Amino acid sequence: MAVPKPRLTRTDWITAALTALAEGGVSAVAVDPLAKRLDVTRGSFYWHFKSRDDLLLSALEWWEQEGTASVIDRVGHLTDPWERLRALFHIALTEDPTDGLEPALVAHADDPLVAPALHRVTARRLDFLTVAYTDAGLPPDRARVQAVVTYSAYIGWTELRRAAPTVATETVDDPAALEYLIESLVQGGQDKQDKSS
Amino acid sequence: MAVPKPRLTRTDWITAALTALAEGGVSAVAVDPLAKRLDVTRGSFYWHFKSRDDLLLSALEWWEQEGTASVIDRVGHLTDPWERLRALFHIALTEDPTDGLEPALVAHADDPLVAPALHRVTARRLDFLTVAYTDAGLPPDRARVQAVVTYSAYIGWTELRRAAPTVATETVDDPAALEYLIESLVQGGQDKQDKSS
DNA sequence: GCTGTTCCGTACACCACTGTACGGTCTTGT
DNA sequence: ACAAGACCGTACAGTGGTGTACGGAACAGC
Repeated sequence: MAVPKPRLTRTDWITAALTALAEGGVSAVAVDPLAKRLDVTRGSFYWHFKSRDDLLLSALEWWEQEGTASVIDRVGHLTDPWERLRALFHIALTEDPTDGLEPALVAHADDPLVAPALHRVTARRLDFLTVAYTDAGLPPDRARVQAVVTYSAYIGWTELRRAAPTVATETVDDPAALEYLIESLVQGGQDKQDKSS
Repeated sequence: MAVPKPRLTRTDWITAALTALAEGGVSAVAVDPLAKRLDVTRGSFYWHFKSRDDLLLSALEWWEQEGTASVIDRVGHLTDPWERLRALFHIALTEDPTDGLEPALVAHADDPLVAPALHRVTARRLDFLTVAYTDAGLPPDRARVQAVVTYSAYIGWTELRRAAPTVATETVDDPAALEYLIESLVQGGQDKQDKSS
């Protein structure tokens, strides 16, 4: 016993910040509480970070990278746009890295630190969707609106899963419902076009 | 000049709390700031309310009433389920009483004070939607999933409107996009049934 | 125009979190 | 083994919020 208690790195703090963010929102990213959870004091923190905002910004940066770019990269190779959309949503809906992060961020959209990152991510995702729907043959403006509608449904689903899992049980761990959702999302733009590529 | 400065009532505080809630979330419902905004001191507040939680609870109660029951009442008379759904969404999407309230609440879903109210509201709305889709002829289980999907899209849309209005401009003041959304929501369960009733 | 109630201001104790200063302790290279 | 740097604890000042006690102003009814 008497484990040596390893010393912390910058990344440890960021990880902790992300979980705190997912659980309790921006205000939960507080130095003192995090320090307690990591079993150190603020002395440690202020060596690794300039300030609390510094930490928050770093965490957001990580999310912006991981939560968007990496996912998009993984489905970009799919040539069939419908399949690309299906794959995208499946990943996005089943692999929420730190569950509840998204909703927590959307929550604090007015936070001066969160807003820029959130805007960039949203814009990027909407663009990606618009392109996919355009590739699928929708006229440009319709593709755009369809992208927004679809993305709304995605956001709402994750939001619902977090806000009321006991009420909307379908949102958590129900493969059939998930399939239904994904098909709804994709079919929205499909209409009466052929589905057998 | 020297306007008499009317004294405040319990409702004044609740209204202020609701706007603060919509703007800055649960943590923005703080006695001192609200007092400043209302141009009084905390002395006033603690006469009308037992505590800060008391205020928050009262505000939530108001929302639960106004944001659900009243809307549902207004469309309950419509016999055609499709029309009922259309009317419901139209009201819900255009008349958000204090805009941004919903998202702010969903945000703090883990808050011990917010959670119960949020659960009740969500359950009630999902039930209403499920009934509507059932009335429309969908098999019960499918009606339920459709309700969840539809409600997700609604939530996401409001969320998007609040989180990134400059990015997803369609979500704010774009009648055409709104129509497209509503039709998407309704048609989700409609499929190939007739629409002309 | 007096009185009792309603409403509000002031002052205080208390708590949680941020940030700084600085001293101390590990750890690594050599 | 011992310096140099990396990492952490302690102590303190500052800020912004909650809640309480109590005194005083404003208003109603009569």
